[in-house]
Amino acid sequence: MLQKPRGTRDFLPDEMEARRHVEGKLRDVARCYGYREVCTPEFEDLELFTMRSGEGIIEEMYVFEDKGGRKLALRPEITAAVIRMYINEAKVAPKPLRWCYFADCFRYERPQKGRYRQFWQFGVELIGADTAAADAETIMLASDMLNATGVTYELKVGHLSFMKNLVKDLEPAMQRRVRAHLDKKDYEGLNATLESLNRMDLADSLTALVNTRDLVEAFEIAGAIPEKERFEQTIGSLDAAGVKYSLNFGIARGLDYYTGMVFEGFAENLGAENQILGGGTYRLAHLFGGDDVASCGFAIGFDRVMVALGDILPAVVPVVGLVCTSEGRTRALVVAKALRDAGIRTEMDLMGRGLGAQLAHASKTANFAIVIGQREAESGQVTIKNLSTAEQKTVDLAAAIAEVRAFGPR
RNA sequence: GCCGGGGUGGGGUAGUUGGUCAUCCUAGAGGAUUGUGGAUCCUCCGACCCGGGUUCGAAUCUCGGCCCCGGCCCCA
Repeated sequence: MLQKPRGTRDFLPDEMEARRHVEGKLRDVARCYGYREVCTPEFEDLELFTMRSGEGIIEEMYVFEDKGGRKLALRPEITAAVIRMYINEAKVAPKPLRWCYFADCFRYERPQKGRYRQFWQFGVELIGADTAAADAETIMLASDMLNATGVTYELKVGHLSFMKNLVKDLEPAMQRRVRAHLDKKDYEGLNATLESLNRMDLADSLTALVNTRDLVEAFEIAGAIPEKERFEQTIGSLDAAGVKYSLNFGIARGLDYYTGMVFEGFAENLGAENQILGGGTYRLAHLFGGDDVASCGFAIGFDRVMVALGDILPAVVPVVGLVCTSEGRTRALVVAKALRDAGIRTEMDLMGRGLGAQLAHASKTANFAIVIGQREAESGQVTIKNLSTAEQKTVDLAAAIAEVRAFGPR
């Protein structure tokens, strides 16, 4: 039997309902903040991604050549494409731009819990606002979105300048290495690296920095940071807004294009892949030939959120199984149309089953049975049966519709 | 790419000193029951992940591959 490609998933109706439900929550919050949805191509020029992240990422992407010999790649993330679109289409739009997206991405990686080769991200990009207020709004939005899903998580906020300031005298390659050690809390590796550089004097302050959760202390450790005032304002806004977070100056993010504030979210009850959100301020547009616009954004790992949420009870919406005899079928079609026009999910027999069998099927798939036989066809009324209580009565169509509509959790 | 554990009808399962027609539950279709469901009974449908090897004979042993689950690496 043909199998689906490795790292991909099929979603049955129950699961799709749950996913759409959570996606809708995220979208609602983003909309309330003024973020409007955009959509970019599923695949782009390979160059878009290599310019952003280096040639090394080719190994982790789905890369192919089309019939015109173009080098293309399935998008491994969306931010680069959004910024490309901004440069192509919206450079002169009034700032700031508030955009969001919900889209699938592709990475050629080893699948494991919460990691798939096709996965969905819900992301947000705030373009053209280079202020503490912009940074704070982005984090607040992230917090509200995760809260809306109901996932249990921890939000960590940091700033790259603290660590950069401590290691600014090192070679860029060594800076990156030190940051990598700290990101992984690999203190042995850190010491080995510092020792080889003869810079053991940095060890204490670096470890103190990644361990402190206090802003004042962080400034004392890191020294003069140009963005001190802005970050203080950002944090002040978060506190004023009641955002729950912890400070963490060990966040390095993988990429060089992040410029200042960075933040990450981690879910509980996930395996090794427990990061569900990542973002920060960045400058990317100049790489693609645009102005050097400041941006701030984040992406939520939608599939991981779904894994962390576990089983979600499907929404309770009434379903009507329309049961009819052959004499009642013409009238039943009219009734079905009326129910559907009223927005009620209505299913009719397609198997040529008898009344009893139709009812048996309805009992598995519906909350109400509406029976149309010869008697109902002649009287114009309908017989409605509540399939969980077995109560049955014959009433006008309008009354039946009202009863179905009244169904729901109390 | 690396390490460990797995793969039997749609779902869940039994089945190794290799040996009749591969077990059971559930789901699905039909019937007993052509104006009232969930019970019961009967019938039907439907599987040993793929390929090579050993063997008279492989779900079972062996090798390779594919896929799944966890972890490592990586994580834009």
